[in-house]
Amino acid sequence: MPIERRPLREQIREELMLRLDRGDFAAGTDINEVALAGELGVSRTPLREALITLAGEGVLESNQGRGFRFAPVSRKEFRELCAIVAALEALALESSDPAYLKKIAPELLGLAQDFSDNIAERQDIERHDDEWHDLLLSGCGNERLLDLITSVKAGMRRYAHLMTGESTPMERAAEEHCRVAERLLDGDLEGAAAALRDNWVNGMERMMARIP
Amino acid sequence: MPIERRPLREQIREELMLRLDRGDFAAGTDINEVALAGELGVSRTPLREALITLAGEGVLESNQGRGFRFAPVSRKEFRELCAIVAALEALALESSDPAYLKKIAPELLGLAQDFSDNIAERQDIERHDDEWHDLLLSGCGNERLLDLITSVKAGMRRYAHLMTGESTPMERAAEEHCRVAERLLDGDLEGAAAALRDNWVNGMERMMARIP
DNA sequence: GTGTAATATTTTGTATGCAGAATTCATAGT
DNA sequence: ACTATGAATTCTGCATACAAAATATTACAC
Repeated sequence: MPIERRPLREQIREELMLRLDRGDFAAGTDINEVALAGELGVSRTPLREALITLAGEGVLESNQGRGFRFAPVSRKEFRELCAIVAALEALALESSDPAYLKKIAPELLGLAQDFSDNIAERQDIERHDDEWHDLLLSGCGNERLLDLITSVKAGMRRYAHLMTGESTPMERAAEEHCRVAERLLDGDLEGAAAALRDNWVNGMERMMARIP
Repeated sequence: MPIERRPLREQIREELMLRLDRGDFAAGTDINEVALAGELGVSRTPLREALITLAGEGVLESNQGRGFRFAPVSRKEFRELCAIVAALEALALESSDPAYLKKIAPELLGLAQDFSDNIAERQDIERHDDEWHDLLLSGCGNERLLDLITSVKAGMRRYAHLMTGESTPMERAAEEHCRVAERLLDGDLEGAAAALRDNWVNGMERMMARIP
């Protein structure tokens, strides 16, 4: 059995993202390195390494002498991030193998449909949505692009917990997912990419109201 | 006078990128932390922090227990990076203020023209090219996008020194820059973005021959 | 009571120290 | 000669230590 042998900084980063998803940290919160390191049971060194990584992804900010803090949220930044991910996911889709996309299209359609049926917890919805997008991009051979998308999405997770448990806007999202899948079934890559971009733009507008 | 007061890790990162541009490090070279730290006159701690940042940008790779090394180059990765930057710069252009673009279009055209006239050193050419693209995107309000472009371009610098001092392909690049500027003069944003994408795709193909 | 200067405390940024993994080198066996 | 094995060495990953910057607290003048 291959025992887990991974740098602490990565495990720490993962744990911090988990806590961020749980809503443990409010945006703008300063991070106390000694306190957090003690809480996690590690030293400051790998913790700081994780913090630097997260700062590179835009999850944290760092100011000289003042350490790290969770970057504050803003409508402007959210709009910016959505535009970026929309473009990147569209690119990933367009540079995927059309045959493969046609093959997974039914599955994508199915997922999108029982997406609108089941009204679940917020976190379940998010997970479902993430998995759908992951499957959609699973045929893209551009590894750097996929990494980049993951990284940018990490920066967006700060906005996830602002989406409180209303399910109505999700039905719209499910419709949009269906539209993407349908275009793929038709072999219309361009159209699918456009629908995907729309999905992000609309998703953005759905969220905008909830951001201060 | 405001004396420079900036984290060491940033200064180190900058210095390393400078050395990378000078071609001091071959792709695939392992980094010896104590040696490099001694050479730079700093301790391993801020050096490692800089290395982690660079790894996040794709300039370096890190393997558990084996430290950092300059990521090897490949046609595949270069193609991937070009596709990404093309999409991102096009997005930046499309989300710029059209009026502003029209205003700077003459300057862009001028720069592109005396670009083809002066046959200079490789590094001068690169700097000129970089400045042209910077000016082109200077009207984009999406700060996250600009940061991201900078970051991805950092990963591409590993390929820069492969471009030895032949000037012929640069004339093609200058032509393409002119075309972008001309479209902007006409107020044709879509066309300019398309021409910009072409510039990246063509630039990629010009480079492909020189990569092992 | 409020504002300010001096001091104490906290917290970050950097340096150093240490344990263990990875690599190298040497030696023995075939 | 070549491979295998094990010791010696090198180097990373993490922990701890220290110095300087930032923040909080106190004392005091007005």
